[in-house]
Amino acid sequence: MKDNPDRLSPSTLLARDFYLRPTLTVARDLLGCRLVRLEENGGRLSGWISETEAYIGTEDLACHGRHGRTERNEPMWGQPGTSYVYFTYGMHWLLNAVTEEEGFPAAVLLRAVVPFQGLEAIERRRGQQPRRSWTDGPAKLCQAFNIDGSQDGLDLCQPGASLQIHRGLRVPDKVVTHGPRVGLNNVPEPWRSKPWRFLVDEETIIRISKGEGS
DNA sequence: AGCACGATTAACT
DNA sequence: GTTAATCGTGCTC
Repeated sequence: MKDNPDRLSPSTLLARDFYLRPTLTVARDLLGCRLVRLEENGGRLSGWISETEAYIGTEDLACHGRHGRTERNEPMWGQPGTSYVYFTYGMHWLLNAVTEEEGFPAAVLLRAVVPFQGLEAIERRRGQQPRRSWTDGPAKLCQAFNIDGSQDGLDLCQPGASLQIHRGLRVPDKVVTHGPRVGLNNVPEPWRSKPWRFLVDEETIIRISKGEGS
């Protein structure tokens, strides 16, 4: 029996154990999962996750955990399955899912999704740009899904949460590419070149979603 | 208190 | 390919 996307079933909601694994594994496995945003007004947005990056611990000099526990990065030290939403460049919000054991600062940055539900609301926020560019960047998807600091530190595993991630499309290894993380201009090696970015083509996601009849 | 810079984006040459 | 926008954060003095 197929998962019904409109049910938002608790059985498809990713459980805490999903996030309580090595961050690279979680980053890979989040590809094809469905990011769901429930707005205050009752609207629902969702999209297939198509790009992620892993940030792992205090040794990783690209990770916000590198300075130890601070007010901003506090959610990274919390239980796996927590949201970490932070503000950067004076204007952009970025969304992460916290991974691994509580007390270990690690998370997966959600860099892109392929819109699935709530196209009208997404267009309202991103319609001034070409459709291709509505949700193909970490700050773009936050703008499209109306995600900001009010969504920081939430439990993504709680049924009914305003932010959730559900099991979704099956994404085989052969369509996954990986490479260095983006935007780490001032980060020293070896961290700068760690191939901790995971990516699936939008076209491939669309093809898979049609094949699965979702 | 001051400062350099950022897990980015959009516009421009 | 290059660059302005725009301000919170964490570091240095």
